[in-house]
Amino acid sequence: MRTATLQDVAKLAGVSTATASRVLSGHPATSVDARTRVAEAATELGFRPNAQARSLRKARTESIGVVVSDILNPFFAEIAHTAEQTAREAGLTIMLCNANESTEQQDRYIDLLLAHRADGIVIAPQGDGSGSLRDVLKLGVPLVFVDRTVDGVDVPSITSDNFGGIAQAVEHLVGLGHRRIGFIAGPQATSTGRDRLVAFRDAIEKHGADQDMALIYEGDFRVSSGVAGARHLLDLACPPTALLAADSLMTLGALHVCQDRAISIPDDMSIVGYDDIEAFRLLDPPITVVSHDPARTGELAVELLTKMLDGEKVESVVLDAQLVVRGSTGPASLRRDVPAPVPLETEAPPDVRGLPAPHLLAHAVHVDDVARLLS
Amino acid sequence: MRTATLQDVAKLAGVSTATASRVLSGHPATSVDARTRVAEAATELGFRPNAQARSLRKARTESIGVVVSDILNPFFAEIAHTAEQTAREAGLTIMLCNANESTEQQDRYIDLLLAHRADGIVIAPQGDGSGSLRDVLKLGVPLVFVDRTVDGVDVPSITSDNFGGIAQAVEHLVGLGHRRIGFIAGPQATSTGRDRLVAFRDAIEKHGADQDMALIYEGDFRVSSGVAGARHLLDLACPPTALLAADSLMTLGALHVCQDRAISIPDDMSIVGYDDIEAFRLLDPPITVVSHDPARTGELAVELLTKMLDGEKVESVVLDAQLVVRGSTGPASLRRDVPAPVPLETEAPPDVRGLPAPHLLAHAVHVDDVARLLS
DNA sequence: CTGAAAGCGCTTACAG
DNA sequence: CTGAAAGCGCTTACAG
Repeated sequence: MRTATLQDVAKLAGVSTATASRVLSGHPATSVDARTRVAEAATELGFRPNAQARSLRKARTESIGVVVSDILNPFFAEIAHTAEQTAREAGLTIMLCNANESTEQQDRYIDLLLAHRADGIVIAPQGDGSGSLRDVLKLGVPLVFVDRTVDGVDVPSITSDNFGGIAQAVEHLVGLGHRRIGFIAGPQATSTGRDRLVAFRDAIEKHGADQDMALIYEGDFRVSSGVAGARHLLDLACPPTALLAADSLMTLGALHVCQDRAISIPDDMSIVGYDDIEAFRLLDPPITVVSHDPARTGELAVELLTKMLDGEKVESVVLDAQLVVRGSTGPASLRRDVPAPVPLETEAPPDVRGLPAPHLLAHAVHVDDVARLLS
Repeated sequence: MRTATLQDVAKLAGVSTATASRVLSGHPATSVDARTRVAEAATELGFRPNAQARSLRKARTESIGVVVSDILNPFFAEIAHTAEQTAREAGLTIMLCNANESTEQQDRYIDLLLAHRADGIVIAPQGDGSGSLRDVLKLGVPLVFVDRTVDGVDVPSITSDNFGGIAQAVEHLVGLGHRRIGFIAGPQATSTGRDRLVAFRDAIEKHGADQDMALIYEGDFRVSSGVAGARHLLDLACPPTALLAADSLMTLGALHVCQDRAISIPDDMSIVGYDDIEAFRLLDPPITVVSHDPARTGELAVELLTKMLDGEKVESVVLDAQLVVRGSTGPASLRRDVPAPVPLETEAPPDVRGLPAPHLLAHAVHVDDVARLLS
């Protein structure tokens, strides 16, 4: 069955296509008579306006593109989800694209969105802003960055405080006596990958922890690189006592490695993740993470974009990131059956020697409880 | 900057729009001269064909709709991901829509896809096939069901063996001595929700386990209903010794409750989940699940659809589902000394995002340890 | 191989 | 309030 056209409706209603169009699009200048007849005809024919034809004629397509970097990453799935909700409430259609952490695929999707004349684009960008991203700007298509930005490209964005988040994580670990902290960094082709790495190095330096470059591994925000990174770091001649990963998937990868190697968390190794996902709270021990707000991020991004579409001036937003301390971080293990860490020439490591070793600590707690129970 | 049109290109190249169009769309009947001049003009102007105009003129839009029921559900995120990969390889654009487990939103998105004249639709359907789904069929738009089906609607589908999966799970639990098995079912508005429930009841009956209807709770495939379901079941006067949940999110919810109440898995309670997600392998103990293959599901669905678009005959596919036994299932507990259920009104607020109540957890652990220490 | 022309299904000044 | 007509940017028989 061919879908009915405006002409079919007009003919059945006995009016011109102009009138039919006005009725159907809610134009005020229509008679009651026309309205009822056109409405009847439309329902009878099951009329569905052709969106292609409409947007060819009109300036706007009422659709926006949302390009996430990896839909399998719960953080971006949630951004996609709230972005979609927000867009729908604003009467906008979303074309959801998954760049799959590939600049090439990102460019393909941008081309597609431009071909479809999306009114605007929300993107978690990748790369240096050459490729198709440049065309978007040249064409003046409204653009909003989410989570990430591109150096030297001035575009409104919703990001979060990567520096603060990492700084808190490192401070927490150093406070627990960790001197050698392994960092599974994100891809340096992303701003979050870069920012978190810089933040890490800054914090490490500031706190006088071990600046050994071998403690830094560049991953790609996927589980497999978390696995590779953790293996690399654990296999170092002088391995770290704590691991910090720059996103949730790499954190999961690192946890897999610890599980495989029967490394006890936090007794043998402290773990800090980035991005709080459901499962982190359920793990035993639950994972200490740097948490920020993907739901709010996706929502704000679309709100920013709709404002831009309406010609309003907008400001970038930097959301909070904060450390949520759970059970996966503990005092740096003293019973390291590995070579002792190289002492720093500058300052002595914080004195954790006054504290009981973790297994003793755990024991002590039990003894306390036994005492309490028996009393 | 206005984006260049075919006419601009034609004018600059000194040819007709017809010739320009032929060159740009790779039509063979073009001279070398025309080809080079049009190509040059196109790149110089940064020409991007208007997809709306093209598909208005052509029969096909080269785009398909993919409607998943919840993009936050890792199972559907993976279906979306592979569907997108497969479509891209076939030169098709995907419009990804998130029905958010709502029939109303599903219908909105179907309307949208029809308005945009999608060539075909892949959908994880909901409801009874009234609403917009009926229009899709009436219009003859190629349709493929993924994961779910609709009763009485004859549409090619990629599903998995719900009956076999549930049967294996129940058999496993019964084999471990469980007689009272709690089931957190999926929404009965979905075929998977219904099929898994029927399969559960069949298996329970077959194995002579307890058919108490109070052991069945209808959830909605989301975390929060897993929480509610687990609480309901654990609060029964005679609670189950094992819990089976019909999807991964409700399983996570049930796990949250066990964690909050310091219920030891599998000693106090065996848990079987449905859909294998990354985190299930990392939990301690790792979760026994019914596993099927979302990646293959998404891939096959798009392959089926592209065949239909090419006018080929297609057959539905039922993929395997199999039980993966891990540590979360064990012998039915004989020492049913689980603390009496806390009355609902005094229970911790139902905030699954909050931290588990550590004192509860600590208490149970200590009791165990005390027992061990004293023995 | 090429161009003039029709047309895809709408919307919207323009004139009444 | 209404209709005739132009036009959005393409593609494609049709005739040459």
